Amino acid sequence: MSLQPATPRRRRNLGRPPRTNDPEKTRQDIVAAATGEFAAKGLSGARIDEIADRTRTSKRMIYYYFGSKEGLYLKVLEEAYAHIRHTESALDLERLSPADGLAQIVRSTFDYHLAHPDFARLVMTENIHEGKYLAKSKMIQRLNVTAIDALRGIYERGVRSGAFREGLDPLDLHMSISALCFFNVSNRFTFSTIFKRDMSSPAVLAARRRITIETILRYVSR
Amino acid sequence: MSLQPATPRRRRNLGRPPRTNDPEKTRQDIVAAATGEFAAKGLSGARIDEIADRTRTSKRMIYYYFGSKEGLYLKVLEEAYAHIRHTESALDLERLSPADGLAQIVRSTFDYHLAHPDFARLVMTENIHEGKYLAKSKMIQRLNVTAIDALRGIYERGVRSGAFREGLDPLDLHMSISALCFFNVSNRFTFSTIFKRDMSSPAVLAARRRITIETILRYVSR
DNA sequence: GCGATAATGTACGAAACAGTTAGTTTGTCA
DNA sequence: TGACAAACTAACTGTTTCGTACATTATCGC
Repeated sequence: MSLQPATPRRRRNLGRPPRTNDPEKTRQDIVAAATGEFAAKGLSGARIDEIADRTRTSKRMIYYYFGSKEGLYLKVLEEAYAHIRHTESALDLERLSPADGLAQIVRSTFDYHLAHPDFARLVMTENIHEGKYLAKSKMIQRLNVTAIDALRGIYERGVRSGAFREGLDPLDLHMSISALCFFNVSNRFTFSTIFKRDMSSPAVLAARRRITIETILRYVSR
Repeated sequence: MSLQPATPRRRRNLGRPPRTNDPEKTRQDIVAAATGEFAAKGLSGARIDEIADRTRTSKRMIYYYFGSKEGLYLKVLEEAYAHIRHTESALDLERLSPADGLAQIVRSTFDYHLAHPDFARLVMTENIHEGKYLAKSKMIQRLNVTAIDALRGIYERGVRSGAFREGLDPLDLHMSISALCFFNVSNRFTFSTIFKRDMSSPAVLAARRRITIETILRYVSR
């Protein structure tokens, strides 16, 4: 996990001649390959040999760094959550009106899911497994706390300004936003098949984005 | 050369009650067991031997009736969809006002997902596989046509009566309803873990049901 | 009551797969 | 430079698991 050796010693070789041993890069390489494989096939469907083939390294290294298939899976899941949370916190909402700020939160959530379908797929897989791997993660406990702070802030500002009605729970709001954004990605294949609507078409997605924003804004409006 | 083995082993039906052939019941027994297994573990995670153990019959029968693991999986998926569509069409909406009728559609969709979590889990699994099995199903093509007729009917009635605004697409409405109802089941484990809100508690679910109905009604209202 | 065929039981083969053994190469620092 | 640890490789192993071969039993039309 750490970028430094376990025993903190002076390092002499500050000139950085090219090294072929590059553990951090190897780890990242493995996690990237594993993310694609687990997202595509789920935990049971993913193949360690397949992941190894996609990397520049070997299967042995996967066990060297991650211990087991499940260890690797948990790492992949943690990094996926870390990434979306990091993106969420990067929004600059202070300068926007409550309504515009909320719209911006919804829009960026919508677009994130669209741009990173692997995230939704991993979350689906984790829920198939009843969240038992995520429950083991220490890291997740730290991330969650601030996850809805931005949303709470904008909602409370909207209530004070009179734009939003009182008495709503920001967490419920977050759940509704997530639900609407998640579905477009998570269920796009079955939905496209059953209703003959191509869920990847830009026109359809633009309409869904608009409808999603409108749905949320109407819900909080007076 | 004798036509029979030297010792013609005649296996008697030792201690067993006489067999009664009941293929239809056997099929249903297998599908029921397979539904639980596939919903719990996905397509790759499910074990044919495990399914066989859960039935009153043997693995041999699974292959006899369904040909392969994937054949059985598709059958399970088809029956799950047939079941929810059947439930949807059983609503009697004519006697309700447009707003009450729409609320009733949302409520019953919400409650169906809650009562049949296996459905959402199977749909998640199928989407992990990019809908390739569902796409093969002949049966699904027939079911879909009427799937949103009730919703379209009530929406158009609401527009005529002035209760709902014009210009909305019933399929978009259906998508929003599905998204909000699906999420409570599909993502309940990860959501509960991250936000420390028990998504199976009756109080939480009652609130979600109310919020979901309200969200949809506010969206269609003038 | 007989022959055809549908249904079922048992045991096993072959392939796939997670994880390991046994060893080699590379980098650091005394 | 040499000792030691970290980084890495290739081939192997034991088990799991889908699917099948072969044998047997029930049902039904005639």
